[in-house]
Amino acid sequence: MPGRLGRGRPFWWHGKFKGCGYKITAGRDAIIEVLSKADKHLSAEDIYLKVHSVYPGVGLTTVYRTLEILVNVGLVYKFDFGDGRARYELSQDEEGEDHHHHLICKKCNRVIDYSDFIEEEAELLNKTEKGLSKKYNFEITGHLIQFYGLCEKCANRK
Amino acid sequence: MPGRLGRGRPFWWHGKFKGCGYKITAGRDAIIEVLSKADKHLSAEDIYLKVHSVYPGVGLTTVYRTLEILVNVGLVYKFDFGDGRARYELSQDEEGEDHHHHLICKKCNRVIDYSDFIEEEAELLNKTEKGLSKKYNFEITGHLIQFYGLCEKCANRK
DNA sequence: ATATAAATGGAAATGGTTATCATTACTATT
DNA sequence: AATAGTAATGATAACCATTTCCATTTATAT
Repeated sequence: MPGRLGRGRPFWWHGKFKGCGYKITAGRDAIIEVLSKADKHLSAEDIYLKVHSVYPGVGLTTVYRTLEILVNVGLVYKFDFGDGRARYELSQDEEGEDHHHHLICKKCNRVIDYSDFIEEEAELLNKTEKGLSKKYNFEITGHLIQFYGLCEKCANRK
Repeated sequence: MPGRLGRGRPFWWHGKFKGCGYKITAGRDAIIEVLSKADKHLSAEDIYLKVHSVYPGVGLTTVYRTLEILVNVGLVYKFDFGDGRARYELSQDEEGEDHHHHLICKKCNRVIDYSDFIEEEAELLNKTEKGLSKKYNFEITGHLIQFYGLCEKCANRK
């Protein structure tokens, strides 16, 4: 009952996985495979359906459990776009870039990714994080920035 | 069956409410009263319990419905701190200030409000919003910034 | 090959939020 | 004041993403 899981590629995540005491299984491979290939903003069910179609032995529960681990380990980011289900993205793409910035349409829930203005953002965020860390004795490990509004279609339709 | 609802104060929200075609009711008054008095980060159930203790005629359903309206009208912000329940805050305090910035502890889910570094943030956000609006034809109406990490207690305990 | 603890999946439970619907209350108009 | 018309309400049930449970299977180190 194997599932042709993108053989031959460097399974870069195995190290981190084992390092944290987790086992490598076909299901987990398949889930990370889907995340690294597929479009962005996948929900747990999206991932389940994709994985399941190739490897029917994987259940929804395992998808949730694996995603939780991946988020804890830092390989995956979990987002809430306000439509009642969580979305998951690999934290780094193949080039090691780390762009997860979203414009969210409040009307149709469309999500647009952007990768502009990141440098200035990063600069400000760094400065802010340092200041906040010190003042509140808070060890900052991450942040979230999202913009809300109306996408082109919805703005015109109104 | 009245409920002593902070009489005599300027019910500034009535205007916006009526302007949008909504009616003023005792329950809605009570809900906004709770929001404007109480500590921050209240969940729908928190609000329900507080309102209900003073004015038992108000049900949980009405709390949810009223909050939805308040969010749509812009009087209230809805937040997700990752613990499975939404939190609500009046969008402006009594001085008309509009500070809704949070540090969220990933371990104990404690939320710290901060109001430092807001000026720089606002400046950057304005610049970024303008750029994004133009490039993506996206009408930006709001944004969200949150920092995640470990609060003092949890960082030490580890 | 074997032992051991971790991983799994299916079904059931959970829990915040929403939909339904018959009843009630607000508001403007007589 | 009485009425009509419409929005608001609350109790209950439905919803649905996510978790929990538990008996079985599997990965991994030895």
